[in-house]
Amino acid sequence: MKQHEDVCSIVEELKRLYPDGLCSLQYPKPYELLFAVRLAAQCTDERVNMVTPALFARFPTLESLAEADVSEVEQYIHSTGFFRAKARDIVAASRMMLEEYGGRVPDTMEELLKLPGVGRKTANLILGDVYHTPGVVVADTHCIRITGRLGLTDGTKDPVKVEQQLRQVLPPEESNDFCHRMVLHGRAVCMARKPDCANCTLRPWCDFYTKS
DNA sequence: ATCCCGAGGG
DNA sequence: CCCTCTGGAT
Repeated sequence: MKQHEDVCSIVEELKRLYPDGLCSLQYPKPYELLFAVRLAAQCTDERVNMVTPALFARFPTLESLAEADVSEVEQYIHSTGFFRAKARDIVAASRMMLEEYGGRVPDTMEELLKLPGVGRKTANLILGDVYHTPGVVVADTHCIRITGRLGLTDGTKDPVKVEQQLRQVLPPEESNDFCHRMVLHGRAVCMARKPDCANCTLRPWCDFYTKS
């Protein structure tokens, strides 16, 4: 599929392109990051960052979110889309974290997935960014698309398969940052509709460019 | 019409 | 595997 040397070149070039600013969703409290990621479903991070300041000012603690009126939460997050499900999940997950996890965000995939509205993508992001778990792969839409184009995966869109395939080629201590760089690269250069290959320095190692 | 750092349910 | 949930941007 892909030579180890090529993978290293891709990893190093991405580090050069995106040395820092690894996550555009940055929140002081783990549960705030969790809910920001939930809100980011089918919505840009930019828009999420527009609604969260007011939301977390109105509901400044996990307890206040657990007791919140769902319809009031809906108003704060309306513009992020899917607002009914998201609001319901935020309140329900707050209650579960208080009642079953001592008011903390869980640190295992199994427990994270029990929280309403938390799927693999959100769980992996928490495991990587909050708990710094080695070998975490966040297979979101950008990661799946770009690694598929590069040829780091076989082109599958199944997130679990992408996770597995990337874990086999990426150094465990690099995988989380690599995924964040996929997001940055996906927004700036390797867009879904019209990838800007002319301005992409990953060209030498990219199947999508080389074979088209 | 298609996409945005998805998740849940059938 | 499929579908639905939803608003906003391009």
